[in-house]
Amino acid sequence: MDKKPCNSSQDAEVRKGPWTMEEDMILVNYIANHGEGVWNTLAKSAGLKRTGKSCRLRWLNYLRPDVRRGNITPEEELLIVELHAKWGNSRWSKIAKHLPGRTDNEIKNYWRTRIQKHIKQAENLYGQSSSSVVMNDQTGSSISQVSAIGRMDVDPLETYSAPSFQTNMDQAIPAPHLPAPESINDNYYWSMEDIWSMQLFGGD
DNA sequence: AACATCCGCAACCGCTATGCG
DNA sequence: TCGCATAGCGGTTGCGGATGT
Repeated sequence: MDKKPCNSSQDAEVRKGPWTMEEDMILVNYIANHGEGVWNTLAKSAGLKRTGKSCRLRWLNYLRPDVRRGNITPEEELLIVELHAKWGNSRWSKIAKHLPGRTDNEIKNYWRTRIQKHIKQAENLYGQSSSSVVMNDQTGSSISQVSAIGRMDVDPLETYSAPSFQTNMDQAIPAPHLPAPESINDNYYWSMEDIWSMQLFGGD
């Protein structure tokens, strides 16, 4: 699908799929020097064969210097559950605003892959009640309900343990869908610090 | 060791909202 | 006021690693 590298002749027009380090650097460089602007124009001016939409998404979800990745803390998790109970789906960006450095995409993914899974498990074990309670609660008292959800076999905070990859900007993080470390390709293993330091030196 | 299945996440798609001429 | 362009959002997809058999 969208993640396949595009090699056909058409792909010379608009690239899709995973971003390369080179593209990241171009984007970071350009924004560092010119700031964010009209994304379509930015994409063209920077010489990226990407849509403005794609550039914007990459910047917001991955390249922004203030973006924090992975290792969602129990506090953040509880906040997500609370705010989701308040506002429900369709308010990911609103929820993200309460979690500095977190993106709506990350929170959405986290919810769908971790929390929702456990709600479903709870439904199977306890019937419909637990999920409906969490989803409908308007009082912000969902913390206790989280415990109820996670009760099936482990502590909820254990159950929702953070992703395995590192979050800090100063630590190497794998690029999306990168090969295993032992088969690392030069283009696919870099840290955000690398990109930012490179742009500092290489900025025009 | 090989294969199958599951899981997490980056990225795209489609739709709606907003701004501007 | 209307129409177009762009931004922004939520939902969905599918790759690739992890885990299980």
